[in-house]
Amino acid sequence: QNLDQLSVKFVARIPVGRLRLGFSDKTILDALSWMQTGDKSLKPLLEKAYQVLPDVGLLAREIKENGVEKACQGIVPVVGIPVLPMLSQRIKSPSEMVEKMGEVDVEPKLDGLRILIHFVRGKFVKAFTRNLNETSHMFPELAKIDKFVNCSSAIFDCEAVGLDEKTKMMANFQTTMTRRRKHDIGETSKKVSIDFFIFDIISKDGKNLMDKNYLERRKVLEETVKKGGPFKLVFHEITKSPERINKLYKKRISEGYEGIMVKKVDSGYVPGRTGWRWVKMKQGEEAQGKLADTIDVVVMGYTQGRGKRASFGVGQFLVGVKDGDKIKTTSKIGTGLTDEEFREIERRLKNLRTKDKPKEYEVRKNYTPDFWVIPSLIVEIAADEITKSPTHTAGLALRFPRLINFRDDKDPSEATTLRELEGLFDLQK
DNA sequence: GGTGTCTGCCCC
DNA sequence: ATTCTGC
DNA sequence: GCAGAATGGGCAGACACC
Repeated sequence: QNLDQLSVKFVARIPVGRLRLGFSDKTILDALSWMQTGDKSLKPLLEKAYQVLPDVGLLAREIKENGVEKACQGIVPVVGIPVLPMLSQRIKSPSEMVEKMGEVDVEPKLDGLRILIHFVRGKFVKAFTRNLNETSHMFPELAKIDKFVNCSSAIFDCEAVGLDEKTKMMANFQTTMTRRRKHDIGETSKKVSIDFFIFDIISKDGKNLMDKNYLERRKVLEETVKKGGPFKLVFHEITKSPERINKLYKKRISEGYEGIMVKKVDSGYVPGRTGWRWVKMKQGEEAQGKLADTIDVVVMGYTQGRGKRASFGVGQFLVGVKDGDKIKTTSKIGTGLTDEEFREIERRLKNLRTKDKPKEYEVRKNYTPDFWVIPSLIVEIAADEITKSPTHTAGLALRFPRLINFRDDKDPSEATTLRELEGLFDLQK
């Protein structure tokens, strides 16, 4: 009662978990530059330091004590302190890859957890995720790394993938995720053991390798990791032929991999997603995002949206497939629409609103939308994969779903059926 | 002690 | 993760 | 081209409820 309107807005966001400060670590980097020079001129230097010491508090202390130049130049990766991982972008075609990167190294893309391993012989071995969270406890397998590497210390970059106990095949992502836990690790690790597929090394025996090119790092890697344990090198092939890239891509897809990673041979380890150094190619890319198994689903309801989407009146919408007389949910769609398409779908859906859930809808409680709509609008949806779902009433869900198009030419009776979706699911294996 | 629901500087 | 948009 | 901000499924955990 004692707060003014603006204060109420921000105080109310705390209990509902929606408070944002409105600035990120990047803004702090700007501020540190301003502190010294009154402009942003030192930002590139600060960003480079931040990549290997991504803690603005520690960074600020270093700078206060030693000045930006001295502090930043002395910063190299330290085993035990997480480094921001190098990330990949997408490129539409292999020819564009070669155009932008020249000679490249092609690796399979594995569907697991990105892990950076920090190892100091006799002292510790730690694991950090992409977001710099320490997850060492998840991987008791790491304890024996000292037997499988030739070094006194190192930082490795790898993908951790589960191994199915019975089939000895690589587990799917959902199974690998069961290892992301803090209780009963011992028990779970017997059911799902982990292999670490290593593809990079950024520090060895106290030497910083981030500025070495990829092939040099790869060479060091081959001299460092011994065969036989759960630590395996990701296989690779060097090429500058777009045709070869395409062929490898198709081969890896047929072998069950998620796709390929294509890496510029002549490139250091540059954290973040900037530049054309690492590129990914996943299923559907070769068809240029076209009809790589899209489905036509019924829009069942929608939510009001937050932030920018609140102005459109739609944040996300619930979609389902036909199963006899019933309509069962298979996904929510929250991306793939332009601003104009959001306005368009709001105009349509508001006319279809109905107070109560239509009788033919089967929806788990947690998917209850802000507004129900009667079955009328059909939309075309793409996804990377169909998965078994514990929560969607169709029993199947979509991984990375996005809108492709409105299907005004179709009515609900022509929507994809559950049977058809199950057919597509079986086809994946 | 079970079940259901919600959350995560979560993982993808 | 995917996608779109303002810069 | 980049950074930021919308949003997805689904796992283990935490907690509320019965």
